[in-house]
Amino acid sequence: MIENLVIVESPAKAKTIEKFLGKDFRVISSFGHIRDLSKKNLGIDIENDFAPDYEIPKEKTRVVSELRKAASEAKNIWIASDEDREGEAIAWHLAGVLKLDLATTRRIVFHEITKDAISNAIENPRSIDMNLVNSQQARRILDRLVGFEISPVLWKKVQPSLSAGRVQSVAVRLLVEREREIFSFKPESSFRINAIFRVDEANLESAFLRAEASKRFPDEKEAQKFLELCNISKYNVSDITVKPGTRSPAPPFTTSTLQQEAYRKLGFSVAQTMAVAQKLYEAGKITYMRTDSTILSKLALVKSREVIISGYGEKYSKTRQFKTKTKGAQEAHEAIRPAYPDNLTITGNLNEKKLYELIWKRTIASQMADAQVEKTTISIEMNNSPVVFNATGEVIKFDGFLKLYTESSDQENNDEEKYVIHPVKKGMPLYYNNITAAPKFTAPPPRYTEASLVKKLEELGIGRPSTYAPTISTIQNRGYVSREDRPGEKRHIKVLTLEKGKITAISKTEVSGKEKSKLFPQDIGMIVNDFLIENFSEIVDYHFTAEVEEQFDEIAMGRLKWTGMLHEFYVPFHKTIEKTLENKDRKTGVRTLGNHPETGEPITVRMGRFGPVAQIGNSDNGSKPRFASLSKNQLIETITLEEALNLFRLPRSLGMHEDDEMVVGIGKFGPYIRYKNKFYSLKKGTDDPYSLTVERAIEIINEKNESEKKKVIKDFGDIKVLNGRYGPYITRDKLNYRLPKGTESEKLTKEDCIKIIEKNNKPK
DNA sequence: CAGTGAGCGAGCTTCCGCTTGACTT
Repeated sequence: MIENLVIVESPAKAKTIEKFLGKDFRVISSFGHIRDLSKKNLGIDIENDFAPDYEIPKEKTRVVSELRKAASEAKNIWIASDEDREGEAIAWHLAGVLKLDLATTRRIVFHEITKDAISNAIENPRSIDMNLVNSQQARRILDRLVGFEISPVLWKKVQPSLSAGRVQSVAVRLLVEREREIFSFKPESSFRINAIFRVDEANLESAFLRAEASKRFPDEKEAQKFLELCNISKYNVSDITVKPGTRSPAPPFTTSTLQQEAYRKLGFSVAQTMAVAQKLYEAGKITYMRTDSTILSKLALVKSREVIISGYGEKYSKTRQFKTKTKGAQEAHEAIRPAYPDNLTITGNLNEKKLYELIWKRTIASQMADAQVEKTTISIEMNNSPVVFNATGEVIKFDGFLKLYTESSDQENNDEEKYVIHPVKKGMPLYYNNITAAPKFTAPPPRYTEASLVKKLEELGIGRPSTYAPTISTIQNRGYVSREDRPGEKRHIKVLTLEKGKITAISKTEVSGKEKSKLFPQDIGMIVNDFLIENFSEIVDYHFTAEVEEQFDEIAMGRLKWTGMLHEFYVPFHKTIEKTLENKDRKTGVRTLGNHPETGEPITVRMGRFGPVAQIGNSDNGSKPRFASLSKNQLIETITLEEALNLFRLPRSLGMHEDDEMVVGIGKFGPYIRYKNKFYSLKKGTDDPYSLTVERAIEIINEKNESEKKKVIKDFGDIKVLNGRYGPYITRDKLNYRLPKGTESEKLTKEDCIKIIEKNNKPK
């Protein structure tokens, strides 16, 4: 018999708490929810006032039987799930499944894992809050209704296996709308004038100042005219302003801000960040990593202060508590921080170390003093033009938290070069070293990264810390969006430079639109998005979640009946489902691009059975239409007639080579040459299937055959020694075996190989 | 590893939020 049994959600938390509570307490975990709506069917009896049909999922049966066993052996049971809507529901399900008396079940909560917080919780138990539980049931059931009623409509009207949901569909919408903004964006250019001035007329090496003209010029001619004026102008310092300012540190990490910073500073994907953080949490190195709170425990504040004072001195310390600003934050946990702020580094793999260091710096910096800065602006006037040159610079008077950490920004063109402002005085004459005029193009809004999408979703109050990473995975797995790099396009520009009284023009190329690890909507994502906006505009509205959240709050406060709320939502919603099923045609995103220049047949693009397809003609008058798949990076929405026609040029014959035909085409894995029933991939970036020559094709074929010959070191029939990416290895029955270190692969006999295979086969 | 587009029909897919392993390469 155990005196006291405490049930928490996370096993790592259970371990820590058990230490604090002593031998009269046993702490076990439920591993999150233990019961959910039935997986088959809807799991909701709509006729019967939305009665939910809960079941214990298969993967939870073991945990539940362990919980049952522990509960039957305990005298007192304390349910310590998190203090939020989901945690309250977990408590209620636990009470139900473990057959606990609701009236006497002791529900306790704590926000930080310290001895004081836990004993305080034990001294102040309460009962389960049914209003809060009901708001969770409303949330759960609404999500099931939305997901399980709209998805089948998509299967019928768009494509099988698609999905829609309150969170994922809005995430896709954000990406699609941003992509369309980018399509329709027309870059405009104007000439920007940048000058480097010196203080001494004769000495070309004297102190200099970088400044930009207050005016931009629409074209090269105007810019040229201005530079001519610059050449004969006299310059002097007309004004100097010095503005003091402060910069404050960012709050400690939440899940969302950790994902953003780990992406920007470490290049981690959202899922990778969470996996590494999970490891750190399980090892007791950081606090819980799924949180929306920026609050630090008192203990963390005190410890951080000690670390700062001993490391940097008293004046670098400024203890702060940051209020969580996020909409709908439930604050069941602390911010993400080092479990022990005095540990500057940890043991672990490289990524764990990097992420820990990031969390440590962010936490400590948040408790450091503001930085004191001084922003200086120097105006330089011309004697023959109203245009003014401005030089700006920032001097850090006291670094404060900047000593340790600065937050990165999503802005890519961070061309704010920090130039030291040399001491100049009002009225002082200046002389130009050089003045350049270069066209500057306006840029479209940036594409989302995984992390910036999470940021946007959080701002809209959509999704929770535990679902950001899975949502990002879902929309990629469904094929709605894809994470990709794009090389960008070269742009030729002309730069004018005025130097020593002469204006020279140089041509330059710059790359625009280069993308790294960005989210690109795909055709199916755009078609589904448009279908949802046409038919379920309320659900994919950016405010939908915020509006239902308000009602969930009303339910939690006991001011609204949860089944009533669901009824209000469901009746019109279900009517829309039925109307859509009945009246709407299948949506393929079809576009007519025009007519074939020779035959006059119509050319269309649409989503076909196997993906986006272009079609020449139709089957009306007994003629057979021709089909070609769109290639990667082409979208139904933006493909041109010319590009579509091009698709039909492949596969094409390159003619004969040693009595066999060479055919070029684009397959599942990119452009290829088919020759003697073998496939040879074209080199990415260098070879183009439309313009590939016979000579180059033969070269590719020979190259591959050569390297394949080198691949086989020994051939014993069923056993082969091959040369792979990681060096020589043995293969048999499609299984590969590593060679022991120091083996000379050329000298292996068949018997040696069998020995190695048998050794390798031993179970680990 | 390497395109498919005739048409029909059975059986499958799907949500969001809590939590981690148990799998294979």
